[in-house]
Amino acid sequence: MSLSARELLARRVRELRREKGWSQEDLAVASNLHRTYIGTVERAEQSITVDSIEKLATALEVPVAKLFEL
Amino acid sequence: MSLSARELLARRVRELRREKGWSQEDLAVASNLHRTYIGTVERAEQSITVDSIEKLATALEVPVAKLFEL
DNA sequence: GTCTGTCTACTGATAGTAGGTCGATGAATT
DNA sequence: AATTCATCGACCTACTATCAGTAGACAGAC
Repeated sequence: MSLSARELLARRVRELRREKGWSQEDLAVASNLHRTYIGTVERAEQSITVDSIEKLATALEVPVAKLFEL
Repeated sequence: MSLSARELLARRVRELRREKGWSQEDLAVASNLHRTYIGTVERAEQSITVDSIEKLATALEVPVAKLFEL
């Protein structure tokens, strides 16, 4: 079975966040998104928009494409 | 100057659609999105969600990451 | 006892659908 | 070469579904 784009993104965000040793709240502050919202994204519960995806990529210091690579 | 993720996506979708020789309506049918919506995405007027991005990638037969590579 | 992640509940903003008009373009067809 | 004719994409209005974002609470880990 293959992962949906939403699930792939969720996994990559959690991975990259942990690589930085950040809590969800740390990432929330760095990306200018809300604390609880980061949680829902990492659980693939919401279909995040491209603008928010970009905020995460910027905070995590990776190109957007990297958030969709396994 | 660098393109926003939204603008980058807009450009790539238009490029890939034209490579297939498709009209906006052709892509709309193939991706199960609305005709007028494809237009707004290609003009970078809206912040499309990851679920819809996946629909476009599937229709265009490319991995999602390819929609964010120049 | 602070930090972290998850949950519920809520509101305002916007993603996405639907159907229409318009101008530009290009290809016949006469 | 001017006039149908069709296609395409931009743009418009109106509507519904869902996402963005806030807030407060709770359990477990450390």
